[in-house]
Amino acid sequence: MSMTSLQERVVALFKTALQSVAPGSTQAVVLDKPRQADHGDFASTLALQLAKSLQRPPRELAQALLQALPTSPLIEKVELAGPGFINVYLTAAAKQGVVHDVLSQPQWGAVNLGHQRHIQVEFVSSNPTGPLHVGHGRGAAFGASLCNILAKAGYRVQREYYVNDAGRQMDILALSTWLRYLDLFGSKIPFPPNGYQGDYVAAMAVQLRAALGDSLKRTDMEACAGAPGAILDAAPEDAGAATQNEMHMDRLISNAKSLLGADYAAMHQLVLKEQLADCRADLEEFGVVFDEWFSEQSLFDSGAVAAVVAQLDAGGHLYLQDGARWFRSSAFGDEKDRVVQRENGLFTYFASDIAYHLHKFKRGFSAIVDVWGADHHGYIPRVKAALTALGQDAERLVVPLVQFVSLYRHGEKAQMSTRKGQFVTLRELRTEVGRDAARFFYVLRKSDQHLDFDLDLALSESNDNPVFYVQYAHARICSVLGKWGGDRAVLAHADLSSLATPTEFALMQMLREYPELIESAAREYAPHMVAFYVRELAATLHSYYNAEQFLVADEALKLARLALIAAVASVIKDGLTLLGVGAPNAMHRESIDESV
RNA sequence: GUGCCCGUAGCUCAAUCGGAUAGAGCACCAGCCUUCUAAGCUGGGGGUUACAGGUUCGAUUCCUGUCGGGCAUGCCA
Repeated sequence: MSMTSLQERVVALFKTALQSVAPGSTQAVVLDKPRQADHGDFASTLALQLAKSLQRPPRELAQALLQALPTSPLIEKVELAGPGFINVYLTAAAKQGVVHDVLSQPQWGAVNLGHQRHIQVEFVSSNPTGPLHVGHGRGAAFGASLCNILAKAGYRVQREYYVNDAGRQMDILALSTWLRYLDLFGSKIPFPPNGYQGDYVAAMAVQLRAALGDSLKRTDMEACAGAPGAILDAAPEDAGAATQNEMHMDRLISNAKSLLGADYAAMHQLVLKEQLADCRADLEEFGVVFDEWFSEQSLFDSGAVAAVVAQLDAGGHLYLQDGARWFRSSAFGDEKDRVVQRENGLFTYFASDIAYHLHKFKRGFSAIVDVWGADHHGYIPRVKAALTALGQDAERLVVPLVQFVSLYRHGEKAQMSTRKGQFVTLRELRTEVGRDAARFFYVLRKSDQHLDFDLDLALSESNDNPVFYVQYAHARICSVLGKWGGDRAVLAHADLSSLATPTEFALMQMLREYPELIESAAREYAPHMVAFYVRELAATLHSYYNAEQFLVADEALKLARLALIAAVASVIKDGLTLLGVGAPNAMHRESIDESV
């Protein structure tokens, strides 16, 4: 059996016809999949596309192409339709062959879009300052599914998490933990409103005390020395209060650093390690694993950040203004210039991000994919500007954006704030609705669309979760094959000529299109296409299940039908696996009810 | 103000490179279990694809404008 797809073989026939009608033509030959069954299995718009350049009526061209098309055992008939469409009808045998293909090729659907090139996908990359929430979950589900799809499309994929362990946010977390620690010894310091207020901070304070005893204890007066004091009940729009609170926080942090010395670093390390371990475990339980956890701090430690700034400076891309060092990003398409080194001498997050991306590019990937939250979209031009200034091909960087998740509870939108600890965590979501439902739900809409996550629906173990529908289709097939009890290896050689109902042809067509679906989903970074595909395949299977009996007396018909549904089960399982969703062999309503 | 994204059935969303009569789910209405799992199936009503122009054989798709929504617009990360 040739690995060349049915579609490619038909395209070859059209190319022959094209050279006969228009010798030397470079017109690309592409076949469409008609939406309507009575428009055939494939449709060509070749004549419509050629009409203008050849100065001939499209229908006349279509007639010529039709007559020049070589005869083939694949083709039942060819028709001219409408303004110049050419509709191709395949023979039953050509359509039935896909069942053998699926059953004999465990990797059915794999394509060679990537040519085994290396590609890196960075995703999640949440600040390790607290538990992942349901918004991060979407990035995790999207990124992990995308990686699986890219791998099936012939790429070698490296999954990376960028750890922002170097910034002020980590200091705020460490300081927040210290304040909770001091609380344990009777401190009366009011907790600042811009600190991290989640319960996990207090839990880390207890750990801190267990690890280091009272060695970090200081008086309230020492801890707050020189701080302006926090404004606890400031309105959100009060800019003056916000500024004072930030100044207060900065003073508390610098106090802690000078009071604790080396112990501050130890505390910083402890909270970082704790948060990373929690994050990693959370993601692993979600079926999301990374090959590399890349430390931002390591870029400072190795001197890479200073080096990349020096390189930009040497290239004449930097200038000094108001005491800060600016990158002339507006010269490379950004809307304004950006600071890389602050007035106080510290490098900005942007500076380390430039170093990070340069490091990525030097690692030799054919493409770099950054999965970002859509709120970061304005950040893309400056990163690409920096890469261009450094002599890199910024086109190698692709940034799919994932829109935020809006939570709805009791019909009302729930506000989320990591700082205030008012959020639903990914872990809570997984616990309530299960990994499968959460993974599937997340990729059931395009990533650049807002996702309204109805907690009441998701938390209610409702049957509305479409994942059950797909899993049920798989389980039904397993049930039938189990009842049959025969050797499945026999099915790969079954005579398929008795498969002839419209539903059977619909199923075979969907199986045939699976490789094209993988290629499209990979090219467009669109895991939702896989989710929609498996749902539709399941729907067709359910329809088939209700319309026909599989375990019939006619042995040839029985084996043909079993071969078909076995192939369907294989593809459903493959698609669900790409999305990180399980494909159980059995589902029982009773067991669900008992688990509630 | 400026930039990016979005606007499709009552609701939530699809729609291949610009293709033929814009599709699913939920909700609503009417049916299907003596049969391999009814977490299922069959049928039905539902649309000026926000609006107005333009490009062409053909526009939900591309371009311009208007209206509406989201995000961004830090020497935060």
